[in-house]
Amino acid sequence: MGKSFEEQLEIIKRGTVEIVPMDDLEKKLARSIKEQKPLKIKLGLDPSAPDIHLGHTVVLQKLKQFQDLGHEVILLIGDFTGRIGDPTGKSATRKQLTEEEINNNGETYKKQIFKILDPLKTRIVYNSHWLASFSFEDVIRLAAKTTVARILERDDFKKRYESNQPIGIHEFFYPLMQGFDSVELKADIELGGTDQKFNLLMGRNLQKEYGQEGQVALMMPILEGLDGVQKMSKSLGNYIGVEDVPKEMFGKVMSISDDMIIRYFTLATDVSGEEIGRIKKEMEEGKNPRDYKVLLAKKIISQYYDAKAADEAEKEFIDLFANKLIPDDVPDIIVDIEEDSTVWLPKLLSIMKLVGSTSDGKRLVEQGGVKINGEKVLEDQVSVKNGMVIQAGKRKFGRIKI
RNA sequence: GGGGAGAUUCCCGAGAGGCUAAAGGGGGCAGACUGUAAAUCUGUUGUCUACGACUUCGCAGGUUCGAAUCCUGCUCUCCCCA
Repeated sequence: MGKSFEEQLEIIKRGTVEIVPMDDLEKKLARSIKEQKPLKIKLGLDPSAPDIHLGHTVVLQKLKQFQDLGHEVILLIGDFTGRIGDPTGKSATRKQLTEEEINNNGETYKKQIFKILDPLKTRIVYNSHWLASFSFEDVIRLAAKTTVARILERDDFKKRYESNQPIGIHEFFYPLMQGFDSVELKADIELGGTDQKFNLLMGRNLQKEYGQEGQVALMMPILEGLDGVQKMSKSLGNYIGVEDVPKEMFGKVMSISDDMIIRYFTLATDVSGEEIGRIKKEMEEGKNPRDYKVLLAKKIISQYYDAKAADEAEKEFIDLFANKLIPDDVPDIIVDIEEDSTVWLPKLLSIMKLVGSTSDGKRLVEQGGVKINGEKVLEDQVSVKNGMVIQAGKRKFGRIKI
């Protein structure tokens, strides 16, 4: 632990939205240095969606910094809380995950998370280890530590309550369980997105209720998804996964709006502040934002793959969109049709699963969204040839294999 | 326990016996434009063996030539009172 108090504090604060309360952080940090005792940094993860995307990495990168400073990082997999589901308003109780699913998801998590974190310095725990054995009495005792009014302060509960949406009692337990995890782990700091504020502070309160020192809540910004508005999430389909193939990452980055470029650089890459400042200035001076988006895409790909993969992805993208070429890795789709026989194109598209239904295919053909071997098709009867490349819309391709 | 309101297509939300595959908005998809996007404009948005047929308005029955619309029962949600 070589860094001084000031240096550490500077690194910890960088990029955060809010740290509550700041003086507790300073106190804990000073003590940690004095006693040569690392701080316990907790991050909770939801086990039901084991695909880490760029949104998660914002927090993970912060964890990495803590690791580099010599603190103890604890990843908490909320396999027990996952049975409830964080009350975002949509889902009610989730299906209980089997042990096998939990293990699988855990493995997937590790694989993805260790693209960022150091596996040797990361402790992984599952909250079912202590929550599963709670007796009803334990539950009551835990529940007695807070009040309904207090829980209803939480934004999404409040909204649901005010707009007459149902709220299950069990959902109230989500923050309580998450908070109890902090008690169990004796966490010094818990990280999370700004949307986790309530939960993080609940942990702090509960720790105090249980006679411990309260944890510090450290909030990172929430990265917006590809739409630039809603938070990046798998369920909204607006995410870039760390396991996405380079080509896909490239395409996705290129589809973000120009306004998001700087934000993505800031939150999703390790590009320095000065560099980002320079990019911002150049764009304001009229340089084409597209080129910076390319840079961003390559940067991100390099982080999760390497520079070579980034170059290849770029080339392919340019061929596909700028030169409008057919990509060379068009998937073969086996169809059970005679060579040279004439088929109704919408049906063919549907068989090839390039569209959702024949009706859908019919529309697409009518709108001029279908190309065969690069030529726009206007009539809906086609003669099938082996090796024919069919393009439906901008991105969907398939090569016919008889 | 009592009283009231409600459930419509991916989402929100109109419709109150035939003109309703169901207004409008959002979202999605496609086309044009472009700097790749965004914005904008246009089209489209249940399914199919496709100028016709079939399925869809919480679930199950019923009335009617005809029901998302009327009746009965059920399920779920919200509000008010206790």
